[in-house]
Order: sequence, then C-alpha cells, then structure tokens
Amino acid sequence: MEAAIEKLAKRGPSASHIADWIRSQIRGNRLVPGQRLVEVDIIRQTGGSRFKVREAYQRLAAEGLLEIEEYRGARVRGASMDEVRQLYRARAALEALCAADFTRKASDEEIARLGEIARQMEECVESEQPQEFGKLNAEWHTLLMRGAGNAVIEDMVRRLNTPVHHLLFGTFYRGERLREAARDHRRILDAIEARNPDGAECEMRAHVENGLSFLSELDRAVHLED
Amino acid sequence: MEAAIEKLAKRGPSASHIADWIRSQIRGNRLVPGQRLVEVDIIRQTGGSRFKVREAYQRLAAEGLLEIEEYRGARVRGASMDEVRQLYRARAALEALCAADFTRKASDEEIARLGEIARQMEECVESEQPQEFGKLNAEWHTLLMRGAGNAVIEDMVRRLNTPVHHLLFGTFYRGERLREAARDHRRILDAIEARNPDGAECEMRAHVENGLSFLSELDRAVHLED
DNA sequence: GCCGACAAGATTGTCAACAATCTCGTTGTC
DNA sequence: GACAACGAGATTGTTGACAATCTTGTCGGC
Repeated sequence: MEAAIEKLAKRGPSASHIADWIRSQIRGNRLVPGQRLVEVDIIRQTGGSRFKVREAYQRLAAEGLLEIEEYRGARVRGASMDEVRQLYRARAALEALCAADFTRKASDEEIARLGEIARQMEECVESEQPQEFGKLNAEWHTLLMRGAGNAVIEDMVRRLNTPVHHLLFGTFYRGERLREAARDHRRILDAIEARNPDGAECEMRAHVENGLSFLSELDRAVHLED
Repeated sequence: MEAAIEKLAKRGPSASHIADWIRSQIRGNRLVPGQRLVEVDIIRQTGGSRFKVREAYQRLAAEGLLEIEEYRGARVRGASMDEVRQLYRARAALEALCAADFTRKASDEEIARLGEIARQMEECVESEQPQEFGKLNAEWHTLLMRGAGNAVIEDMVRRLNTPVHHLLFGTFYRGERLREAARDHRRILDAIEARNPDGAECEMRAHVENGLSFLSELDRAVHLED
C-alpha cells in the first residue's frame, strides 16, 4: 500500500502496482474467495484510475487469481480442495527438481545461508512465532529455487502459492505442523550438504506432499463439522 | 480469425478472443519475438475496440508472452536459449509426474486411444508429414495430462509451450528427430501398458529432455554460423 | 405471508476525444 | 560527412460521459 501511495504523488499507481496491491490483500486474507472487487472501491483504496484498475483485473485473471464475469465484475477465485491437491502435486515436482539442481550447483556459501535460515526457523518453532516462521519459510524456499538457477520455476511456484497462502496462517502454521516442517527442512539440508541430489529431490517431494496431507486432513475435519 | 469475424456480427470480439487470436499468430510465427504490436493494426485485423485490445495485451503480458513498455506499446517476448532450457526442465518434471499418474489411474480405453494416436504419428514419420505429426503430438500429450487428472499442470504446460511453439515447426519436426520422438512415445506407452508408473515417469522425463538436447544442438549450430 | 413484476440505484462495458510521449526524418551547423 | 536540435506524424496513456446490464427493494396480487 505504501508503494501505491508513494507513486500517487507523481502520477498515480500503475496497473502492476494495483495488481500487486490486490495480490497482497488476497494473501493477507483481507480479500477472501468469492468476494467481489468493486471497481470504485479499489480506485478509492489505491488511487488508480478505473482504466488501470481494469487492466490490473485482467492481469490477475490471467494468473487465475480473479474471475471476471460480464457485467458482474471481478471476484476472488477460490481453490477447491481438489485444485489445491493438483497444485501441491505440481509444486512437489517443481521444487523437487530445484532441490536436486541446487544440490548440484550451489556454492558452500549458499548452502550455509540456507542452513542459517533453517536454524532460525527452528527457533521460531520453540518460541512459537508462526508469523515469523512463515516469512522465513518463504525466504528459504525462494533461496533454494534461486540457487537452482531456474527463474521460470521460481515464478511458477510463486503463482501456485498465492491462492493457498491465506490457508496457511492460522491453521497450517501451528504447533506440530511447524515442527514437522522444520524437521523436513533439516533432512533436505542434510542431503544437500552431503551433495546428494537424488536424496534432496526425494526429501523435498516428501516435504511438499506432507504439507498437502496436512491440508487434506484439515479439510476432512472441516467437512465433518458440517 | 474466423471466430473473431463471426463474433463481430454481434458485438465485436471479446478481450479473450483477441488474446486467442494474438496467441495463434505467435504460435504460427506470423508474429515473431521483438515485433511490435501496434494497437490500430490489431484493431483492424480483429475488429475489436482499442479498449479490448489493451485488455488482451494485459492478459498476454501476465502469461509472459508480451512485454509492455510505457508509451512504447507491446512487443512479442522472445525466450533466450537459457530460458528455453529452464522451461523444458519444468515441463519434464511436470509431464513426468503426469505420466506416472496416468499410468496409475487411466482406463484401458484411454490407454488404447493413446496408442492409436501414437500409431498415427508413426505413419506421419514414414510419410513425412511433420505438420500432421505436430498436431497429433500436441493431442497425445494433452490426452495424457487430461487422463492424469491434473488440470493445473495441463494449463501450465500449455503456457510453457507457447513461446517455443514456433521453434518446432520447420526445424524440430523433421526427419530424424521425428523418428526419435515416435520411439520415445512407444517406450512411454510400453511402460504405461505394463502399468509401471516409475518407468513411464522416467521415459517421459527422458523424452522431454531429448527435445531439449535437440534444441540445444540446433542453437549451437546457429551460433557457429555467425 | 409468498411470489412475480416493476423501478431505481449501483455497477460494469464501451467509446471517442484529448494529452503525453516516442519515432523518425529534416535541417542547420561544424 | 557527422551530428545535434528540432518538429511533424505516429502511437500510446488517460479521462469522462454515456450505454448496457445487474441488483435490490417495493408494490400489488394471490
């Protein structure tokens, strides 16, 4: 939001700034699936013109984050559990590949940096700081993909994550699951440090699929409540 | 183009129709990387309004197919060889996963259909019909992903393919490479028919990476000419 | 009370005119 | 001839007004 206001001084935020703002609202759960995005509201909140807001909508629709319907405007698109499953399977395949590539080409410094962040995450588990854990987790995965040298995959995974981002905070990142994730990271790191690409690949795949299992159980629990 | 004109009778083509039209132009190599897309030209050719054309631009920019620069309009974004490499690695991981899933859940009818298309492709190799081969190849891969039941991956792979699509016809789909591809398909099918998911996964990964090797060699040859 | 027809307001779709910026050829100078 | 300043034309950016459609609330009939 700061960026949007800052730009406003000059000539108003660009379409991509508005898109970023909407994305952040979705990730922060301030815009929930199904919710309508009324153009004038977005204009009021971002300072953009109607034209730019609509351009931003088109971008986000192409990313699969919004649904646009004639004369009904844009809504936040929600992912069904089945879609979340497909999405996690894709992520598992892509990140596993990155883990293997990272193991092959990363410098000792990059590995050490990954270890450092993993250590900080373990601290967050102990001190129960899920918010901070989430930020470090994102950083950890990004660093690994960056080190694997595949910007295309990095971008795809970022997009895959956005629609489920809001599910994680408040349900995912607590207690036992945090501990599991930290343990997974440790295992991946061990394989990387041993320069064992296949091992890193398997552990990463298992890590992402563990996350999916957790979400599935959560979903089943919610349905039982009905 | 036909679709665009047909719609014109009613109320002009929608933004997504225009986007489809531009995509097809790029795939057909009638729009080449770096080429400028002047708004009025697109309007003339599609019958859309300026507003809709610009909406289409935004969508395609989000897909990574166009680059939009202030006051300079949209250009077709070209993929560097390095990006093509990243893109194929991602595709290999995703399609390998689909091959495994397909093997696990496909019905005998679906497998038979895949075999039928593979047989037709082999005929195209003998009769040297690369154009037809290309169409069947796309159908074959789509059918496999569809059968794997992962629409998210199907969509991602479609997008990954668009920027390199024009490289394939005229260079890729000829002689020896066609024969190799047909042989790869046969191997994948054998593994699927034997209900061997791991085998199908490996063969599919190898198949996609063979394609990458071919493109790499081609690229090296082009650079030697300079 | 329930339900459909209707109307007013809200919201989105479309367009055309104008402003801002870029492109490229021209001109003048050295 | 090389080069920079200039300017006309081309192209894109922005805005506001109006049309088309949806949404919501109201009213009357049953």
